[in-house]
Amino acid sequence: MSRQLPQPSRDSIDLVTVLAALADPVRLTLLRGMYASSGLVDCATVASGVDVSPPTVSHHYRVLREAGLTTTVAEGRRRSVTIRHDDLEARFPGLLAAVLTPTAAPGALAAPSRAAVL
Amino acid sequence: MSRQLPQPSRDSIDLVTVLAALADPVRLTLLRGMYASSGLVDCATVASGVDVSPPTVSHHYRVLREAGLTTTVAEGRRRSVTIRHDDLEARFPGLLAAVLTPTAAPGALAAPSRAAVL
DNA sequence: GGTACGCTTCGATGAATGTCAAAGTATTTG
DNA sequence: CAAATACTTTGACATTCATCGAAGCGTACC
Repeated sequence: MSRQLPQPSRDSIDLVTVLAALADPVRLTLLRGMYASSGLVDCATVASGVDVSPPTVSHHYRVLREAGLTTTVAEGRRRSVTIRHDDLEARFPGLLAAVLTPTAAPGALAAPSRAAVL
Repeated sequence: MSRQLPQPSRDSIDLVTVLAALADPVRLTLLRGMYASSGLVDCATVASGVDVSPPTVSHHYRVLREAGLTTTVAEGRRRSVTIRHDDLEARFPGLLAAVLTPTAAPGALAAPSRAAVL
């Protein structure tokens, strides 16, 4: 069986809480790890990219879930996680893309993209 | 004369720092107060919307400026402030709009999107 | 020069946060 | 049942943060 861990409803997702959840390097790394995949991803796999203890990882997953950024499902003794794309897009259009889209490095510029500003 | 207060260069604007600066109700209110206006806005005018002491307002303006979100210029004993639209758009396209654009209230829904839950 | 004004800095304080070790819970496996 | 596995919760600790009162600083005005 798989049970879904408690999470806020779409309408109760709060912008400040979301931003606070996003404002952490570890959580940003976790989110980037799931951003590409559209479906559920194994928590441990995603967390392999970060270098903190298991309790800390667990803590960060909880913050993400309680902020409304992710959905976590427990399957046996494994956990899988996914970004709540639809809910977040409905509440704060463009936010996830703006934060999670791999930006060109500060120095590295592609073309002096003149039209990009608009 | 008017002098510009120190601020990070465009390339040294850090995403996590920006998100942390955004993750505060008071600062969000201040930013919304300047978001509409395209040019410099009087600090006191913008701050009239928040209910905290002058030292706290000053603190928040500093956080915003040091994060690279705003430019502050001192003119006499007044301060004016403006959002660094261009720099932020260059570094994190769409971020400001996603955060500062007045979203429809949580309850106000466009269509009863039945499929949204999944 | 002296006073009022606008804002900042300093210092303190209470609350929140990130982190980990240790213990706990639930699930799978021998 | 017992042991191992995967993750969480608890407790503690150090750090950061938002806040305000008091004092400081530069500017404007009388």
